[in-house]
Amino acid sequence: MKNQEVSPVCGSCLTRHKTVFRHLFSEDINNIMSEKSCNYYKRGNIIFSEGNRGTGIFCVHKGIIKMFKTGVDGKEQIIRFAKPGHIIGYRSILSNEPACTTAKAIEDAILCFIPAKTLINLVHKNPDFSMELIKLSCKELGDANKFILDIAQKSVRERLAEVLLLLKETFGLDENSTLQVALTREELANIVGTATESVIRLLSEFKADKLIELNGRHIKLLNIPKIYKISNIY
Amino acid sequence: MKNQEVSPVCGSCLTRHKTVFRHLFSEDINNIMSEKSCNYYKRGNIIFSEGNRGTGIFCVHKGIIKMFKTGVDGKEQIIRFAKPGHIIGYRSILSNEPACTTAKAIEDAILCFIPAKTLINLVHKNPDFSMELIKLSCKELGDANKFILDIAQKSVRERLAEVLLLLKETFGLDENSTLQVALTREELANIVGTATESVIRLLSEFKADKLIELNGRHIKLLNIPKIYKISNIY
DNA sequence: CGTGTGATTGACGCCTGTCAACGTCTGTGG
DNA sequence: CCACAGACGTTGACAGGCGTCAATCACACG
Repeated sequence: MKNQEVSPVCGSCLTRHKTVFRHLFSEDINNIMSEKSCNYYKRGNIIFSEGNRGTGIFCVHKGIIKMFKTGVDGKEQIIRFAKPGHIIGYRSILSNEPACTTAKAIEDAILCFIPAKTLINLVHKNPDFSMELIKLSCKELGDANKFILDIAQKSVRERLAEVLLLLKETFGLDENSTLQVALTREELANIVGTATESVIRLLSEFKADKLIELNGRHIKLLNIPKIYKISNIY
Repeated sequence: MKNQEVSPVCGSCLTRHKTVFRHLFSEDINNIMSEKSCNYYKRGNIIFSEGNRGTGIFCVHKGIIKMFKTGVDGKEQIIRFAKPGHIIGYRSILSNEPACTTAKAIEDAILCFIPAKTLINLVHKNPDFSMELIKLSCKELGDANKFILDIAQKSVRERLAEVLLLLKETFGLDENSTLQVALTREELANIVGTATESVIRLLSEFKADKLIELNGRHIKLLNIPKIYKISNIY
């Protein structure tokens, strides 16, 4: 399902300044360029699967990737999203464990693949790059810890409001206050950690309360302060 | 509440081979030795608090530390435990964010304090040490992701069984099959992510089903395979 | 136009949190 | 040595949030 693509040129990649590669000198960049490859993934394609050992990491050039774990009954739990400039698959490579999540494109996507060896070499050679990786994983760890608290203690209603705000922060709003990402009700439920029907019912309530407006998978945020209040973010 | 202690000598520290410092050469070890300090904490003492900016990291020499976040209503959610050989507080130092958890001794403890500067210098100087830190944070990130899945999808009953097994893995059993850690019912609830009363009721059920034996805060595991089955660990 | 996926709504009931009362134990101070 | 306070553990009653099941609708696609 992957089609080989013309590789974006790292040196002139517009998303690079947002990545862990932002502080690399041209020598290291050229090195990555010569060893990476690039692939196109259609919406729904899987980039890698939970339980497998990866052979490298992926840098998102275009599109949106959802990262999820699968529960005993087959239900997905979305852990996070990756968008252009983000790298995925690094956790399993660096900790030398099988992947703990599955990565799937929810929009047509282009990803650059960087072999594990290239990455490891870079860690040993460039302390600033190591520091970037450390910061990245520590940042994600902080987010995960916060997520644990929320799921453990907040109601589904609070969490749904919080997820709407999270999506706003991550993907932004268009000129019409509409979230720039289109998720199915089931995917929303799989972020919040609840049943699809619960999400549908709560979205209807939010709509009745004039907090949001629904147009298929497009959600318009009408009253952000009120949504904040419901989400109970301190 | 802290009393200055005679610092354990890192070079001959019996727990060092279990820490991120295990591959350091004597030069770096001596450097740490000369810049660290050491403190004694009584049961219940707080080592650092959520929201504060730390000035260094702590290496647990003796005792057990619980790391928790506090919810909007004041209820704690325990994220993990630290025991001898573990380091704590590194996430906030390395990601340059305020601490996302509070660390509290649940047993009398001795901790060595290593200033942030010492740690950062080491990262820049020693790629193997960087790699250890990366592995550590990636490992914790994997654990956190798994925890998210569990809390989001499993029942309280399943999670409690899983927590009993987790405590067994982390702290071990004595010759009498009893968990080598004594937690209050409330603390158990704060790991599982439920109400204290729920934990008490479920423990009583487990006891009635001859899975465990209760003796105050000491829990004896009678039928580990059955507990595994209940926990639904794949 | 049939088929399949996703969205919606209603009914139902159980898991689980909350509240309250009471028992137990330990350490403290008179 | 005893009384008492305070923390912790236990049990019961109760209700409501939320998951599950089932039926129906909407819509896109081959």
